[in-house]
Amino acid sequence: MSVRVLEHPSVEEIRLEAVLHALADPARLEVVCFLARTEGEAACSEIDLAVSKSTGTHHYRVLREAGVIRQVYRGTAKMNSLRKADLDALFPRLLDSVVSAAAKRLRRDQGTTSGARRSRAHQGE
Amino acid sequence: MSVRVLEHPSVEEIRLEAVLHALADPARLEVVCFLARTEGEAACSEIDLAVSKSTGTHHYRVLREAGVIRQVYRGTAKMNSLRKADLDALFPRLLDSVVSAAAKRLRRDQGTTSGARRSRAHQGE
DNA sequence: GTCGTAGTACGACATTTGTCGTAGTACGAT
DNA sequence: ATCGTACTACGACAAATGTCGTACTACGAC
Repeated sequence: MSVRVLEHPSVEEIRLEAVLHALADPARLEVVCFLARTEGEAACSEIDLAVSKSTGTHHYRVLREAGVIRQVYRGTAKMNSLRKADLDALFPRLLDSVVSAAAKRLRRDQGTTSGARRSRAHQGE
Repeated sequence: MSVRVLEHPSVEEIRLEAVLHALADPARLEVVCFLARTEGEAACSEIDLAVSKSTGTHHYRVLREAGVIRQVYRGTAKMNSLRKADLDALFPRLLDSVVSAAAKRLRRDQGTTSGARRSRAHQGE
């Protein structure tokens, strides 16, 4: 059986710069905010990014390799969850401050961003 | 009179992604940590980065344009300071968490990376 | 004025990054 | 086995990024 195991960095391998870089992209930040909101697992297909699927895969990989999210296969789906405990242990309050700042900003300039179509529930909080 | 005024983003113009991106570089993170430690102004030449002067200028500009630092000319020197109040107002606890995480990390692997040395000509050719 | 120091501007370059489409694999359902 | 869904791998590409050296400007000191 193809176990389909995904490589994740251990806690010691998580690097601050990589985490910051992973968070410094709009699409990835959206994923992180979504996961922070749901506080559980979400399939890639649940999070409606304004990019193609290949690009989405790329962003999920960046997040996983930076240690920001954990990914497991479940059936045909790939479930994502925040590595909140790990990140909090390494960088206390970092994730919270980024997520709440992003949420605040999203609330403020909803509609200002032209172009990309986003749908999905940014308001359910 | 050479006015030599430097452009800074206003508080409203500071974007979270830009700040995160600015912080996601080792040289720039070092600058930020230095400024956080000194809690005042520091000339570019006071912070010994392991890059050339032109590259240093580039990094300082990235930090300034992201809204992370403020730069003013004073004589021949260019003084840098953290925009801590502005950043704290926009992204509460973000700067603190990043700086303390970086400080912790620096403390941990001090010695593996022998200090900032420059003066390296290009190798090989 | 000249000189040295601090930093800049510019062009060049290699690398990384974000983006996509196409072709493919893994799985569940039929 | 066949089909559809979910996601991946790969190659391609443009744009951004980090790096440098050289030539330059701004300022203070002499």
